[in-house]
Amino acid sequence: MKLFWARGYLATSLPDLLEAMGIARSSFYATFGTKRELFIECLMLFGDRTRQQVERNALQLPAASLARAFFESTLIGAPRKRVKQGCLLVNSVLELADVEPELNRKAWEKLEAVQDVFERSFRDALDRGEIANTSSAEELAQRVMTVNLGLRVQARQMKSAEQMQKLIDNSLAMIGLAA
Amino acid sequence: MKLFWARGYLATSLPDLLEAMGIARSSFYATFGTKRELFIECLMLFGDRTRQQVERNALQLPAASLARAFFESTLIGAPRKRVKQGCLLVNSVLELADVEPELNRKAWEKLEAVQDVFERSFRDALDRGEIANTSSAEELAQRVMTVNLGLRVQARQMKSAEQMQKLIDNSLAMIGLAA
DNA sequence: GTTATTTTGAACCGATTGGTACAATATTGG
DNA sequence: CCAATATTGTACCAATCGGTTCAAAATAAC
Repeated sequence: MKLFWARGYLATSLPDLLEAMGIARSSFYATFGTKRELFIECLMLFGDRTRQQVERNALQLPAASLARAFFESTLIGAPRKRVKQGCLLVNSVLELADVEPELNRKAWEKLEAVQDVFERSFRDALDRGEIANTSSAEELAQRVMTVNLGLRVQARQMKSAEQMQKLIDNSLAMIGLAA
Repeated sequence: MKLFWARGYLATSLPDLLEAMGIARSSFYATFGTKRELFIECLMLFGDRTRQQVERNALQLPAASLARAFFESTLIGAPRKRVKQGCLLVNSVLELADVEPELNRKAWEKLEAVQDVFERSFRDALDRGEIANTSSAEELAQRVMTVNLGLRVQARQMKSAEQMQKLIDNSLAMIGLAA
């Protein structure tokens, strides 16, 4: 998964995977099937982990600070090398949009699942009056997603944590959730 | 360029290019050099065209509506097929970040050149008092870029022009430029 | 210690990759 | 019409691609 994450689906060769996993070619096919099947498993794993992370935060944090927690934990708190890999789902939907429609679809579904968690959290907060905002929960979640995608692209080029922090602060101010 | 744009650098093979261009293999190498060199030319062409488009708009439009003009002309006004290709520069920086550092760098330079046009335009408008905003020109341009990247990713998945229009309206409201 | 069960390494497959060489063929310019 | 220039098709290259096969070796289970 780390290899696909860093290099993309097409640029990751089978020998690359075998060396990283430390297993023989025949073991690979006996255990994981094709490269494509393994990649799908990686997409699922990555997507589920990300969604679960946001869901856990949603239980403990107010909706207004959910985005900040997500951005800072993955873009500041994580090791630099990992931050520069961006998001496997985002990388994949761009790389495979016209080349692998099925993989592209699966990746998008996982991204939308994350967006749905944000939307539900915003809806609850709006219902309870915890958020005073003129926008709907759907619009707020849409903003978070658009900003998230933008930040993940820029993360692949990240030069310093300070630069990334400024980017996050500016983005959160833009979203307009008083937090 | 259209092929690289739609499929990416790695997924576009030489036979693909030859068929699209309608020339023979030997003519290709005699005229364009390697696939890599051609791709660089495409990055340059695409980047320069995009920057020039924004520069032209900057001469005729107030800075506050520059982003809307850019987004709508490229994401609503353009043919659906082209919209779904996203942005060659954005696609490339994600696909090649860890695989082709030099190409990645060139693509980023072109993206930053576009961001600079926005920043200059915002700076002029702020100096003239045309924009009443608490943010700096750098921050405003940064917001436009983050949103731009986010929209280009989503454009590859675009289902309808209406959906895209909502996304743009929501994003522009988020940036906070009264237009 | 002796079966089962994994795992291995290596050979092999056809297909495709980007790139080169070169003689034959068109196309152009004077 | 002829000469110079492009352009062609084809054969070829070594390398790599994802994937299969299978006997040998290593590990695990009893």
